[in-house]
Amino acid sequence: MTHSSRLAVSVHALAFLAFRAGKPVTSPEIASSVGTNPVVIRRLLSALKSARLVVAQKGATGGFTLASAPGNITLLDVYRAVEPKGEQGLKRFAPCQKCPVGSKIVGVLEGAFFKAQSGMEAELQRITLAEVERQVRGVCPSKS
Amino acid sequence: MTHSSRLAVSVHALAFLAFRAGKPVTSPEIASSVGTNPVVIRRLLSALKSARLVVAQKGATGGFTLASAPGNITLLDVYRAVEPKGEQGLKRFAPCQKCPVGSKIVGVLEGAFFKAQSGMEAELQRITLAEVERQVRGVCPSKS
DNA sequence: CGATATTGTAACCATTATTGTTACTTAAAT
DNA sequence: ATTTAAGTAACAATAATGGTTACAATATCG
Repeated sequence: MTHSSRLAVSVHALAFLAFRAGKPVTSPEIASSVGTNPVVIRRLLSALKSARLVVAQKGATGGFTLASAPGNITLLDVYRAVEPKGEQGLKRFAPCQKCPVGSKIVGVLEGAFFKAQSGMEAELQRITLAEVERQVRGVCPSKS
Repeated sequence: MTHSSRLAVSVHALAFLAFRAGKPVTSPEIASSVGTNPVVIRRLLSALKSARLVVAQKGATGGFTLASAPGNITLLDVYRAVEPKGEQGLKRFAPCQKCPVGSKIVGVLEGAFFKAQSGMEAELQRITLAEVERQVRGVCPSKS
């Protein structure tokens, strides 16, 4: 995982929208619940909007709403929308190319990190916003 | 994953030790292969020593050696030795406790992030230093 | 014993990532 | 027109990361 709180704040914001069940919610309202600045919320939700996870409505009576039912949004969707791409753990890693280890290790690590990332993403994909909402509401998942 | 290169540099260093097959290797030698400063290597290998992954020998003719056979060291061992613990994605996340969403979301996210982390760690555990060494040497894994 | 080589660490700096803030533009409702 | 709210650029504050210098502790070897 990253050590930024972008995923946490984004999921919180989306859960808040789900909680409001379709009514537009403004960035100051979300920011108040998250405990941050409205601009921080607008920045993140701007990315979520690009990923078609939310709809934004400008002007009076405007605000943000979910673009899909909570059951159709996974934490992986959110993760991919707000986290920077690319091999994060290899950014400042440029070993000596003359060394037999250094010349090969980058490719090996790329493979290993891809597997690790995939393992994490598989778990994120299994969690929907509907499940988050259920847990926030304190309701046990249906046993049927 | 994190965006630090601690895991990458550590695995590189350990692969270098494996490559040298038991002979003590000094921090300047490793640093030269990695392309960094010897102190950076000593800092990381100090953590690996605490995790019993390497042995350090001070003084002339000293250096670092692996504490176990490469087949007994997994990338998860390395990850846990050098990456900071704790819920990295929730450090600067302190939502409003008066809000029904804010008061519950932290626990929900802790659960979700734990699953994501576990998925990643399961993959790291499947990769041994022996496998890394094999790939660095350019040898296909035994088909037997 | 003394010289040398090496790890162990503290202290500090530079760079970058992250978050917070101000200010302004654009757009929509009334 | 006025008001409300998203969109975004610009900048500041804080924190993480990595590089560097310096020096103490320790081991080898003549």
